[in-house]
Amino acid sequence: MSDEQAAPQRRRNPRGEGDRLRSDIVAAAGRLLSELDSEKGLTVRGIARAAGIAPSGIYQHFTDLIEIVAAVTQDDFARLSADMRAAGDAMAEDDPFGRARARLHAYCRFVVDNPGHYRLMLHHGRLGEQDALLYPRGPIGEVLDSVVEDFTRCAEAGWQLPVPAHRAAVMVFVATHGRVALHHASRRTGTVDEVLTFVDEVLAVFLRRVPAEPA
Amino acid sequence: MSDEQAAPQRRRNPRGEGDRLRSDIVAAAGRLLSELDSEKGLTVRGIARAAGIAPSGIYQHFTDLIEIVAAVTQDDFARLSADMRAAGDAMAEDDPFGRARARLHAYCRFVVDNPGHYRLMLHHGRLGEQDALLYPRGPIGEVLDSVVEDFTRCAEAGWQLPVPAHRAAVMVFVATHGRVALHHASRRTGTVDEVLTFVDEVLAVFLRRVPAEPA
DNA sequence: TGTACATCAGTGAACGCGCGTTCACTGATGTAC
DNA sequence: TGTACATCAGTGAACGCGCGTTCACTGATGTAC
Repeated sequence: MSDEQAAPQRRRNPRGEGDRLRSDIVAAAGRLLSELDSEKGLTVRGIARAAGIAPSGIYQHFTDLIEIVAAVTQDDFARLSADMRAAGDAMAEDDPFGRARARLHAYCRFVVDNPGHYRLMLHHGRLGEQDALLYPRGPIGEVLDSVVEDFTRCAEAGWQLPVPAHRAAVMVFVATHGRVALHHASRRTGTVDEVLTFVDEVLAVFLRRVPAEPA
Repeated sequence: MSDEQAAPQRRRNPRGEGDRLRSDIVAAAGRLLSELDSEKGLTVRGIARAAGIAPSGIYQHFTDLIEIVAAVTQDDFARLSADMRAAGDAMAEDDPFGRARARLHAYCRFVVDNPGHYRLMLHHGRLGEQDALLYPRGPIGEVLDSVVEDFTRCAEAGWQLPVPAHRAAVMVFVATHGRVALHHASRRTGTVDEVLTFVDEVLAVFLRRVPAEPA
C-alpha cells in the first residue's frame, strides 16, 4: 500500500521544459473527470495525485482550481469543434444534408462518450461566475452556424423545409441537444444509436427531399 | 455578529409534533438550493443553519444528505407535475392543442424559475447511484404521456402532423427540453418569453391546423 | 390535586477527514569565467 | 577543462477551514398514580 495511489513515478522535466507539467496537469484533470463522471472530486489535491506530483506543484502553473477547469473546458470545446468539423468535412462538398447530419451525429457521440466533460462544459462558468461570458456563442455557436449554412444550401438545392432554413437549423440543433441531455440525465439507459436514430427522425421532418428535376 | 447567521430563532416543536422538523429541513434545503443555484454548498451543516437547528438535529429525521436531497427532489417533481397538470386542466377539454401548449409552457416556466432545483432533478440519482432508477420514467414520463394524448386528439380532430402523433409529441417535448437546457446553461441571457416563443414555433411545425370542414 | 417519571425534541462538544494554499527548502543542471 | 553559481522544477510540512457523523446530555411536557 503506497500513499500515492494513482501516481506513476514521474521524472522531473528537463531544464527549459517545465511548462510540460502544465499540460500534464490539464490531462490529469481530464482523465479524472472522465473517470469520476462528475466535477465532484475534481480537486487540486486529486489532480495533483493523478498527475503524480505534490499539490503545491500545481501553483507554479495555475493560480486556481478554476483556472485548471477552464483549461480543461477549453480543450474540450476544441476537441468537440474539431470532431464536428472533421465529420462534416468527411462528407462530399455537394451533400449539405450529409454534412449537417454528420456534424450532429458527431456532436451526439461526443456527449455520449464524454459525459463528465459534457457536464462541465454545459455548466462551465458556474465555478467562476465571470467566465460565463467566455463563450458568448462559443464553438457550439460556430457549429450551429455551419449547420445553418448546410440547411441553407439544402434549401437552395431544392429540399423542402417547413420553416426558413435558419429556424429549421436552430430547431434541429436544439432538439438534438435536448436528446443528448436526456440521454445524459438518465444514464445507463439507451445507446448512442438510439440518439442518432432520433436525430435522423427529426432531420426527416425538417428536411424533405424533393424529387430531383432532371436537368 | 452572531455565529448562526441565517437562523431565525426557532421554538421547539410541541410534544407529539417532532415530525414538523422533517418538513422544515426539506424546506430549508429547498430554500438553500434556490439561493445557491447549485448543489455545491448544499451540505448537512448548511441545511441545519438554514433551518435554525444544530447539525446533529438532522439525524433524527434523515440518515444522510442523500436522503434529504431525495426528499427535495421528490417535492420538486410533485410541484412540476402539479403545475403542468393545472396548466393543462385550465384549458378547455376540447382544445387539445391548447392543453399541450399550456403544459409545455408550464414546464418551461418551472425550469426557468427554479434553475437550482432543475439542475438537481436532472442529475438526481448522481449522489446515490442506485436512486437513478427511482424515476424510471418519472413525472416527466407522465407529462410526456399526457402530451402524447393531446397530440393524438389533435390528430383525430383533423390537425395535420408530419409524423405519427406519438413521435411528434416526443420530438416536441425533447426540443422543449433542449431549449430550456440551453437557457439554463447560458444564464442571464434570454427571457422566459424567448423560450415560450421557441416552443410555439416548434409546435407550429408539428401541429398544423387544417381548415375546419363545416359539418 | 400533586408529584414522580418516561418521553420527546432537540443541543453541544468532539472526532477525524480532505480540502486549498503558503512557504521555506532541495537537488539537479546549464552557464559564466 | 574545471569549478562556482544561478536557475529551474519541483517537494514536504504545515496552517486553518468546513465538512459528516457520533454521543452523551438537557430541559420541557404529557402521563400514571
